[in-house]
Amino acid sequence: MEIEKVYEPQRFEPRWAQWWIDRGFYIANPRNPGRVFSLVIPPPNVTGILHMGHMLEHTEIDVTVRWHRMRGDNTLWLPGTDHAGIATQMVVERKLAEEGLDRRTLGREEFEKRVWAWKEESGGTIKRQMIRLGASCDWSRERFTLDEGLSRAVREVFVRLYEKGLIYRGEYMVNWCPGCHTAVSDLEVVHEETNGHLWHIAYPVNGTDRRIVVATTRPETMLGDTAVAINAKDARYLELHGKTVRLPLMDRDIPIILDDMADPLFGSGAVKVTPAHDPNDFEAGRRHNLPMIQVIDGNAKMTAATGPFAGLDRFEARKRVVKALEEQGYLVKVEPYRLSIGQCQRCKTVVEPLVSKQWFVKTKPLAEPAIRVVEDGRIQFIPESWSKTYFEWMYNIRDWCISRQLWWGHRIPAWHCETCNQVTVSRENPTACQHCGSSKILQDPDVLDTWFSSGLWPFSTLGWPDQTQDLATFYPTSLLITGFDILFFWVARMVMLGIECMGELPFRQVYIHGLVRDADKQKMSKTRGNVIDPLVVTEKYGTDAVRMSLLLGAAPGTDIVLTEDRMESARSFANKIWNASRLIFLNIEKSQVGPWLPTELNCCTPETDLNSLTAPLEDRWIFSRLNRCADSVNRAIEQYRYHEAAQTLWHFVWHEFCDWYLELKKLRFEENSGINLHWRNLLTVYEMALRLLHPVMPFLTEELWQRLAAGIAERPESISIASYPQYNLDVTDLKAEYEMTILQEIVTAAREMKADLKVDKKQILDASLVLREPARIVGEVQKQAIERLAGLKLTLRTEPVADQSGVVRSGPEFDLIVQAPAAQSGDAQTGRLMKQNEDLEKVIANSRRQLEDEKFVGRAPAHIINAVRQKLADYESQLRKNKDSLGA
RNA sequence: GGGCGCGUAGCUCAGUUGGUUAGAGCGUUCGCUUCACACGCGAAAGGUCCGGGGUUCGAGUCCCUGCGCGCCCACCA
Repeated sequence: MEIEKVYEPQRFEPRWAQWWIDRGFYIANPRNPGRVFSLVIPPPNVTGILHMGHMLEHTEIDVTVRWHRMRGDNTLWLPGTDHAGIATQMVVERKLAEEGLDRRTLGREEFEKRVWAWKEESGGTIKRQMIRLGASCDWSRERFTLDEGLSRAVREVFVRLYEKGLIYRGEYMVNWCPGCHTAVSDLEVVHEETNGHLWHIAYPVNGTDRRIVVATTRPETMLGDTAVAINAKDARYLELHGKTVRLPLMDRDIPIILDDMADPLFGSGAVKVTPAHDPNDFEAGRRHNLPMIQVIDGNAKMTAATGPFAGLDRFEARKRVVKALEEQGYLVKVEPYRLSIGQCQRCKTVVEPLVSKQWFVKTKPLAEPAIRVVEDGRIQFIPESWSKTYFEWMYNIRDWCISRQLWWGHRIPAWHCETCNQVTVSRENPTACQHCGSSKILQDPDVLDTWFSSGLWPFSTLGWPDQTQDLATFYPTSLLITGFDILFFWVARMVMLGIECMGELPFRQVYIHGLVRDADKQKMSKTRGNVIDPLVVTEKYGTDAVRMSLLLGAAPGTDIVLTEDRMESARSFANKIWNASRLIFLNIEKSQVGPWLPTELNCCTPETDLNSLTAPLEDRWIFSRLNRCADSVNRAIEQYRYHEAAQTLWHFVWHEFCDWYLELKKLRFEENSGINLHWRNLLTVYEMALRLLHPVMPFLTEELWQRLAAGIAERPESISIASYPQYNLDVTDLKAEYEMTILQEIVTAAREMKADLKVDKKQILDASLVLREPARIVGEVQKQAIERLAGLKLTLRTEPVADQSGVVRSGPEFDLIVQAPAAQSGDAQTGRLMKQNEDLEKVIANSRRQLEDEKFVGRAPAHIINAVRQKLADYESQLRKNKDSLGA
């Protein structure tokens, strides 16, 4: 069994990723029950691009999936739409490899050209492969030629909702993006606080000498004003009701109306009404039957209706309008004003509220059952607090504009009749208008919001609307892991559409993970340019290290800050495991231990009888600790407490297995050969530790496990399908843990003293050790181990011996007196004891006060009181001893 | 304007239902090239748990309040 001196993840990670993929249980097939969806952060030469914001998600999903697979749970997991990108990448990378090409040398443009070309020639092969790989169906750059199954599902849902009156078409105010030339939903508009102005404009009231002053942040829209509103309770203007004002610049007469939208406390109390360019005004316009005058068009240019301003850009028009108003004496004042302006999520253009004909989903009836399933716990959010955000949105939900004027996407299955102007909505492409029979019909040019089809994902991928076996098996599914940034976009809509179309919720648990942020706590995003490129860091530190560092920070409900520091220390951890393995493998060879794996793969059970008196302490101890570790890791992953799992494993492997267990076992290597009790126990713990670690660090553990298992016929093919170690209560050994703690305390005390005395660690000092019951056995059995680990020559005594040249360290269980070289007994030692005494006196005073407090003794539970008493006694004896040694 | 969350060691954060002298990683200081590992080993220093009240025998943890910070939602001119 050989192992390279240097830990190089780059050498084996790509190999295992490919190996898993080839065997099909790595990225699983949703159409094959019994397999699970699973994706990891793949190492650099297997896949290409990953969005940083989702690295954490991939890691958490993969950990969970591996864990479940190793436990033998047959569960379907639901990957998000973003997995589509990775799955595509994987297919494409493989295709590239087949042709002997490398994406990195190919260049982006050439690369994308090829992807499209393959799509063309394969007639959808890539798409189908993506579906097979568990990818999203949202692959729709060409019009009309989407995956057939999905198109069917989309049409089916559209037609159903339309027939139930839940989809309607109407002229409404939508957010129009002049950059993308499409309507966008409310959710796709991002608001940003900016410094603007509030312009106060005077409108002369016809037939009087009064003027009404209105305020606006968008003066150019005044060209389209069709009324001025005042509040019925506002005495200042009431007498003007029914009169008209002369609209400056346009010289139109517009009425003064009464409407609650005018807030008497804001500005002048009167408000201009522009029904074509403001959602509020639009509603007011409907209430009062006002004409709508569109003054800005889809390109954000002023329309012909604006006379001299026609053709100007809206911002240029603003300047000109203000100037004209000023020149003509209508501008009363200008004040600075904070306002939030809406921008298009995609292109950052300031959106323009425009009136146009769009398709909408009536959301209230869909939201009600979606609220109920969360209220009564049928869908559970983790962390729980997200349900409140979900409710907040659901209760205030507004109709969803689903039509988009883009050139890609699912086309809306509606046909307009040129003859009778009616609409035909149909599952199949119709040849004639269903109202008048005319064949002069044209399909609606709009496509659907991409989230409309994404919302069908839980069942459209399983063959719906056909009643397939997959659908029966996997709907509803168990878990959705996703980020809160798409809680409304995707999660909420899957719930609504799932309940509506399937009559049942799509999943039971929604685990919301944090966002990945950079060292300055900024959300990582491509536009900010602060992305840590996963390709670079996985290449540099190894995929396992990146996963580990992500998981260590992944406390539920909190965002994680990802820095290279963290990855570096995670790589150190991987390297530590590598080197511990090296130690084991080298000694296996030296001791001529043949290939050996533990036979019991379910529980953390030792193969040898640890109850016998000759059973080594380190074995009894490590199995006890291994079980606690297994217990804690299992529970942590089950509850999505990934950081806890990662930390537990880190501590167990490094600070228990490596620091103490292997150090103790080293002492046994020289005296042993062949497979014996020591080797069996060591290899069992090692192998189980690898399995425990596997979901977190799959590549490293697979690599080491395969080497360990080489030459053994009867075994699982891969560690990723070996069983996951479970807690075995019988192996917990409190006595061993106690004894080991004493041993550790003695060794630590000795090292501490030597460090204080500035004695070289290697220098062997004489020392005497006094152990009190029940710790006495540790001295008798572990004398040699203590001597070797601490660098002492030990004399066991039953009573302390006063010795001028020694330094003493005392605990409740033992006294350790080390003979110091004459010149070096010391100040450091004295200083340490003095400081310790100070602390002790403080806690002794605290404990005494507590015990003297009648209320405490009267009301606190007995075990707490006893614990305090015991502590007090320990502190006091410790203090006494410290004082003795200081006095001596 | 409404909602959510955060404030713990120099830095980044853990701390599950209140109960030992509040933990980890990084960084810092000291000592070591020991034959698995310097991506290492051994040791150390470092914290009025944001301030102020309250509940309790007992609060980093629960309640109120003040300050500071972040995020999400919202058509108020």
